[in-house]
Amino acid sequence: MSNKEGVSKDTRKRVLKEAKRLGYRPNQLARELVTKQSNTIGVIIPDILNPFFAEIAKGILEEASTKGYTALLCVTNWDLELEKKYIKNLEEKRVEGIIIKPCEDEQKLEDRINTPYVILEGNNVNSNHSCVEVDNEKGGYIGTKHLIECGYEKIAYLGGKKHAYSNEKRLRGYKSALLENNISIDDNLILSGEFNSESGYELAKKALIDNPNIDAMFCGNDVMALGVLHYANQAGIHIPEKLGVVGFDDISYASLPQIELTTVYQPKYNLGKIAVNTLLEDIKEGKEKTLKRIILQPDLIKRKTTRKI
Amino acid sequence: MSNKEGVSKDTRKRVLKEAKRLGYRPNQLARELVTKQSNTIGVIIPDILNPFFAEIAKGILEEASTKGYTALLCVTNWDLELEKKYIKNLEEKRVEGIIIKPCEDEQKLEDRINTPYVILEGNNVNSNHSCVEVDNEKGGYIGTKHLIECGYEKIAYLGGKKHAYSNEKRLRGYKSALLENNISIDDNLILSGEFNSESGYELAKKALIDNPNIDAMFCGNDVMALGVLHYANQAGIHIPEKLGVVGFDDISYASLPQIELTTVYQPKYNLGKIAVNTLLEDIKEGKEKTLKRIILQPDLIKRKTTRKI
DNA sequence: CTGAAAGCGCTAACAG
DNA sequence: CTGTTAGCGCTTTCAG
Repeated sequence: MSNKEGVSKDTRKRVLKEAKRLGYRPNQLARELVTKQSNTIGVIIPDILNPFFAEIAKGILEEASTKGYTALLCVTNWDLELEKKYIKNLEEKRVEGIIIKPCEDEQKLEDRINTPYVILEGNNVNSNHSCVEVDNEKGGYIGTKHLIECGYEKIAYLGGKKHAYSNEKRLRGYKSALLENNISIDDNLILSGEFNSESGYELAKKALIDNPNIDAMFCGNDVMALGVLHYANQAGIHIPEKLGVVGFDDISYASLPQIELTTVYQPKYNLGKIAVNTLLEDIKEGKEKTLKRIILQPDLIKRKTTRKI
Repeated sequence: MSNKEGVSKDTRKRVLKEAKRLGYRPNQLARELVTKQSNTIGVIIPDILNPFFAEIAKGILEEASTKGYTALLCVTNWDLELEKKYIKNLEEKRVEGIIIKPCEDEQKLEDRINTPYVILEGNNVNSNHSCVEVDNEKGGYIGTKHLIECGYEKIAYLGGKKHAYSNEKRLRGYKSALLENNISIDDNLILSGEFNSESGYELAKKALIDNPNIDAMFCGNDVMALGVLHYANQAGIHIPEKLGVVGFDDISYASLPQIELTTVYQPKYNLGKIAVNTLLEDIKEGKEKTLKRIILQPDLIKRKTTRKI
């Protein structure tokens, strides 16, 4: 049935015909049990409604399927307990590997995962997994630099959780762009919240009340930027003249004609695709795998929430 | 290990302790093979980037997990061949059932699926599966009726493929609202395209060129409505004064402050959740299952793309 | 080239 | 209550 050699044509034809007549379906479960290859990978992401993760998931699902793998998709809603439960389930299902964007970057994963895994946006210093991400620091840098070039002078940074991996990197890029242009860093202009739009709204409000002379905001991600836009709209602050806004991710919302958000593009679909291929390589290499650290390049997309230069 | 009764406390403790020490993980594959219960369901949807499907998927994934099931998510990109491949894969993985939004509603599924399945938005007349959907006809009706009440007089219908199940239903609702208000149906005002935003853009353009006196558009779904809004924006047509627009689905984009699309709400998350429970019931009932046809109610969400009454 | 036999890791059924 | 045994549907191995 598995189409191997060493079988006469005649027998093959006979068997295949009979199989079809009976509506025979090979039982993968049994096959997996004996070969110890499940041809399945697990995927754990925090939020499928965020178009950023949805597009990564699409890349993962499609690439896995192309490579003959099935993917088990788990959504944690940023709940650490759920994440643990899913990891356990996946391991019991004998997935060959896991692609994960952890709920909390600080949490050590190696103690909890006994399967090869690759992390989306995360550090692999001193640890035993590969990771793939965009160059977040560079992204923070080019976004902020653009704001400076547009002539904005008081640029705030509205980010996610202070110690979240991607947030730290983006913030570092923001700072280096400022310093490079001889703008001193003002800690009052650096705010932390959550990577969601409510937080963007609140942070924008707070920032502008505390520092009315802010004239631009670099946002930790697009969803936050949407919240900022919402607030500006409500408060009657004209964009991009009075306030410049740049986001991060380039989610599909960003290019809507009513939004036209200037943002830092991430190759999301590719990130997913590459994560799969990296994981598959790690699996193939087995114990002696070489850890990979794959960094893709971000790109600035100029739209209408920043002034024309 | 499976925590059954008839074991002395002492032995249980001893075994559990040793299992932990060894880092033992039960092999679900083996368990599934012998019990013939995979505790897995398959999910097939056309597009994970459309927030409509993403939210349904979220409902499905979460409910399945709550019920102790794992879900295998497959995305077809509206490709019938891929759909077939996924169905085959899922059956070989011995999923206990499948939830599917078919690529093409006209295609008979019963010849191709040998597992219990429930259809999202589809007919089950003369067939052997349950289905769950929103009352599409009513949705078409309330959306169109709202347009009439707002004082629009020449209302076009921009829909998806002519014979797509949900499109036909929504169109029927559109017609009945018109007739009820003594507005005759003008076939020139009924256009068909695809359920995507490019198609919305093109259809709006065409409609307005052919019939410049159109003053409102009922759109087959929100994504199309976004395309219509885009065109209106570009053509300098003022919304809602000169053109009223209503969509269908209430995807997350619709409520963005820059969009504020009036639309027909669908309980997407619940649709997914209920699909899982319906499927699980069908599975439990086995051969003598009673076919279910679950119809949820849509709801009109008035925002800013239609005139205030 | 074909057929028979062993065994993957588990559960179910039964005997001790 | 505990230990043993058969067998889920497949692949692999080995003898015919």
